[in-house]
Amino acid sequence: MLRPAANPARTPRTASFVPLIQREIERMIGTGELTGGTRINESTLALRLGISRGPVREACRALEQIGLLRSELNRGFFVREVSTKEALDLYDIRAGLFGTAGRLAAAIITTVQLRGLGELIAQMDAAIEAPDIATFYTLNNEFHRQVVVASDNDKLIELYPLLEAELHLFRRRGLVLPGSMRTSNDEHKAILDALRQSDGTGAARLLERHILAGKARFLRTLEDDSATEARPGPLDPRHSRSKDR
Amino acid sequence: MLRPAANPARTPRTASFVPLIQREIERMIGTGELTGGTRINESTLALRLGISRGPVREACRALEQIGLLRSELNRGFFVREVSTKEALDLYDIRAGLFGTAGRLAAAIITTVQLRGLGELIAQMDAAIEAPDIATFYTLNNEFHRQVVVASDNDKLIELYPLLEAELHLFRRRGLVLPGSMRTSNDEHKAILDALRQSDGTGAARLLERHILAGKARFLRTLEDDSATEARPGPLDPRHSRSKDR
DNA sequence: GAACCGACAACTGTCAACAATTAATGCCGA
DNA sequence: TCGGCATTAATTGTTGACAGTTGTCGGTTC
Repeated sequence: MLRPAANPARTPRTASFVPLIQREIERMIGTGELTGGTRINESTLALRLGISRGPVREACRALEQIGLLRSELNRGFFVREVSTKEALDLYDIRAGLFGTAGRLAAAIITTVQLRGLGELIAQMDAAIEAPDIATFYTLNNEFHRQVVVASDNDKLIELYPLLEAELHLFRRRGLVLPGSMRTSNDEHKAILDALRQSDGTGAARLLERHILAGKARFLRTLEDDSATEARPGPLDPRHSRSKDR
Repeated sequence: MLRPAANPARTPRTASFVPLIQREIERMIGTGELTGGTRINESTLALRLGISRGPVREACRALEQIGLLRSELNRGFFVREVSTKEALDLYDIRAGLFGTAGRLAAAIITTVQLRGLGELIAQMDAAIEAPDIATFYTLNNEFHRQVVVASDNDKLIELYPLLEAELHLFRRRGLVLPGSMRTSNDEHKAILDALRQSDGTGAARLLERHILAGKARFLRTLEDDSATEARPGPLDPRHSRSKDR
């Protein structure tokens, strides 16, 4: 039985269930335990967490607002499915925000932060040589995160990961093309240079293009798939109620 | 007594209360009926809307996620107060997103949409001559909205107004300086030109600067106030629990 | 007069229950 | 055997209630 603060005996209200449940559902989506389109069974989830449906519903409402769940009247909450159009839209937004983050960061980034980014780039080079795609993926994420953090814009720091999480709801995962790692890290180096020289507009342009390059790769994988997959076409059946259970 | 779908007799579940309540609270914040820092009394609000606390809490959770409310353990939900830093951060994000919207819009905007923007500019010119600050304010908002809509990026269309709403939670409202209207509309004209010529990067730059000009004006009013107001300084008491009730 | 203290009221966080609705099951006939 | 149709089971949206916490008010002490 879950208790707000670990397990301190009996119902002292030192924390609310809602954030815990919210994070738990986020985790389940992140790990793929809950996949796009699947229904959230409130009672089952509540039972599994040892609580009642009230807090579960509140957490789901919050996640709906984030864009990880969607609700349907009298049918409850579902893990959202992100269409191709939406995924491409998200790339564009991320590109813009990432550029903004870079412009802001360039003016105020500290030498410590710059050194941190440099180390990440070196580690990524090592991961490329290995080659170790998994750690490259992690390091790459961390690099992006640190750039955003360097902007010192709290709202941006909050917003950017939400967009990334939403993008992860697109049906396919692990879109890192092995061949792209080297060029990607070259872009990182150029970005770091611009930040070092406090070149805000340069950093912004590079960061934006960095994400748009990712979008282009994403588009290429889409085309490859649709060529292989017997062309789902505009009436892609994936958008039907397949996984509603 | 409020009913999900207007008033069709008796508890047919054709709509959920939650979105209604959410919009109602948003409205109350928008009109200033609820002002920053005030506490949301769940029972009172539920009683006033003729429903129970459950849906009210769900709506509050959603609004918390948007950033219009904040929650405090065992004390409930409060209308958020946006600090000066946060307001400035929001300007930066809006600038970036608005620029992105323009870049996207430039490539796909229709002649009908361009004509709509042109008409708004003309109407704003008229409002400046009057001078009618209120209608200028409305028209200006509509211009911004239409640019974002022209981007055809649904997530952006959803996100941008949320940031604007959050910015409205800053303690002062009505920040339109009469003198700035003319230069602001000149910027609109330049933006429209760029969009007409499908000049994405130009439109992006102009739109970004347009918002940043607003940020600069905002900063100037801040400095004016702090000069008049006996300098609140870094220990601004406004951040205390003044309005908790 | 101001700080402290304790009872009381107000309110939040959570739960269990109920009616409305949707999904599942089994029965029936063709 | 397979597709409708009624019946049953599951599930949601909402409610009212309860325990725990915060806030209030008067009295008391220094």
